[in-house]
Amino acid sequence: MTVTLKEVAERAGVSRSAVSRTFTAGASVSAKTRAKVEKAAAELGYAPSALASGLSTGRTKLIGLVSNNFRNPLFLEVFDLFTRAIQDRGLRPLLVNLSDGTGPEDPVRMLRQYSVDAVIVASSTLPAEFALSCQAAGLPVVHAFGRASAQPRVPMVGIDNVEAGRMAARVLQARGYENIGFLGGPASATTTQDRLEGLRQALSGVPGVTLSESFATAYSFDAGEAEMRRLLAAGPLADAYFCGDDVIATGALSALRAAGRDVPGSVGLLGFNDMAAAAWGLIDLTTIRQPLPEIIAASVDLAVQVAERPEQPPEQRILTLELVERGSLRTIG
Amino acid sequence: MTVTLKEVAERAGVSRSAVSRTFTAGASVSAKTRAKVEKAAAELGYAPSALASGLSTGRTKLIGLVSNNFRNPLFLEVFDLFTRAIQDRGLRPLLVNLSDGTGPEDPVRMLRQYSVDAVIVASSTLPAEFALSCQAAGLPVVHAFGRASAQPRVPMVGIDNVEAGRMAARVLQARGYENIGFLGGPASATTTQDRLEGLRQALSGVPGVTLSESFATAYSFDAGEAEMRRLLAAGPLADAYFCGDDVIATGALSALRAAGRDVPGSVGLLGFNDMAAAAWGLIDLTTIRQPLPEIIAASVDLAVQVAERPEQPPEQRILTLELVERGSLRTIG
DNA sequence: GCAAGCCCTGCAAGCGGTTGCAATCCCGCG
DNA sequence: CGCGGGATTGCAACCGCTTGCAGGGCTTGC
Repeated sequence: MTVTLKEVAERAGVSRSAVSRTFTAGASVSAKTRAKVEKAAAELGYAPSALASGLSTGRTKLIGLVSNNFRNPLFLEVFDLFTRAIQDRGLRPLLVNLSDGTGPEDPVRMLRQYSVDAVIVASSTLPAEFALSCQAAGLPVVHAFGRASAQPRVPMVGIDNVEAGRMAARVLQARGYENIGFLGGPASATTTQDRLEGLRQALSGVPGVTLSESFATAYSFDAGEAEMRRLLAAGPLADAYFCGDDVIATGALSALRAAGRDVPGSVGLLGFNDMAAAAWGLIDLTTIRQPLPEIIAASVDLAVQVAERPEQPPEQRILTLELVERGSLRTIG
Repeated sequence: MTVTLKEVAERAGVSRSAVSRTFTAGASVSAKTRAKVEKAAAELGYAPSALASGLSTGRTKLIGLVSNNFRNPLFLEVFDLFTRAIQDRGLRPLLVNLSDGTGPEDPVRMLRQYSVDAVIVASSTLPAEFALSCQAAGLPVVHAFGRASAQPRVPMVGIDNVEAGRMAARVLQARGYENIGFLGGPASATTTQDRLEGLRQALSGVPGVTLSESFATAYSFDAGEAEMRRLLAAGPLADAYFCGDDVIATGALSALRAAGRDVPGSVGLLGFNDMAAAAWGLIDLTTIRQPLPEIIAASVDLAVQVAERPEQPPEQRILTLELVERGSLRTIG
């Protein structure tokens, strides 16, 4: 069923090297030989084995794409963009689902076994530790949606979450909100910590402005809804909440509507990420957008770069955020 | 950086075959040799190269996972389940994003190049043609979410969409709806055709019941919203709509609410799929559930089966649907 | 104590490509 | 027409692992 180099060589009346060379870019083959080979290859339906070539060249064109965010709607967009970006460069994504939260050993071993050219860790909730394990195992790695750092140990592409917090503060202040609430994701997540930090920086000492803090137990609709329900039961709400994530914001919105509170009439909601559903009329969330296409393009760029020159010091690319105006914040102070 | 069989063999003081054998299940190795090899392997951090072993055995443990549904929220769940199911059997998913709708040649060639053990086509909108191309290229294939057929040419796991239409009819009739609307996906999709067919079968000739038909241009929120807007503008609505998909239903819901029409007070909505967001309080969609975990488990099962015995006649597994009661249909006729 | 048989083990030939090296080819030039 | 040199080409070794085959060691039965 499978046709090999040898058969093509025989049919074309040349050596196996000649065939190999016509299929490797930049190798020296005469036009005549190339033509003969291409003809024979086409007739036989030959396609070089990626396994064999990977074995001898050491490059497989396989990119390990690792994530544990298989619940957050944003990540469908992320996977779409990643798989396309990877494919568009002639590479293929080997997907690793880390949801069950076992240690890094198994996945890393398997990525080594398949000799992936690089691995991209796409997750904001996975600890830096995983990427470091890859690195320790000699796998070129880039962390997409990772934590910004002054001294990055792993190549990283993402946003500055502290700045995100500051930005949220500016947005809410500009709308004249004074009692501002933070409805973050899990307090253990660095994204949560950083965004809160930014919010505090920008708000502390501002006269007349208060900041209250609460945390959903996960980046999920249910967790957002539950936390907002708790806040509703606990007492007076803030005027507006900066939510850890659009999906948390959506849960909060659901709880608010169920309690008969109007958004943005009674309380404002500011999301984060700009997932596709945030634009749905039912939800219509004003939110801070992460530049997904840019983050992903940069991650793949960096991954091939790092695959080619692993010894380079880890580069970090921080992309900028953008406010997406919709209907969950009042427009004027 | 990479440690090979040879090095382990030398360190353990045995032949390369011995090492290979201790790593292949069911090979004949004495306990003593095995112990020596395992010790040496552990000390060296050895992991057998999947490439090399794939090259000699002809099996790579790679499963091509092909889809073009990177927009429908349901598919995030699908990918989650597939990747886990595949991983849990010691296989790895090589993801192929077919969104840009080019022909099957390129993807099929690349799947052959990587010698995937089998390919799973996960899509209800991809024509049967793609799976057939795989088959023609000698790749064991199973179509998940495909079209049921009396004479399947490709192994298939999914549901009976005609039965789905009948089921929708039963549900809506039981609620006493008389003017029933079909708000399908694109008329060109076989899923749309089949469900409509079932609806017609069950409703035709029933006294006092009418059926109106309309089609969204895609399985998407925007298309559902646009189509419902059109219906609102066009004249009197049906009493209840069976929607092509939850995301279409959500779009329709959005249009209805925007027009001040209450659901289910003024019009009923019946979705399809039971995507995660259908349970969100804001949406709260009564819907017909596809048994995702079962479909996916069966697909992976079938894929390994087909990889082992490619010559078997194509098997088809049709799973059963289930109504999920929520709040978008009135409860009593 | 001896032969039959079973269990292990190592050898060596692959699996399908790649690539350094040396031989060969072909061109232009004098 | 002969020569120098760059462009092609083929050879053969290798990438890392698997496996049929044959030989050696040991157990078992008589």
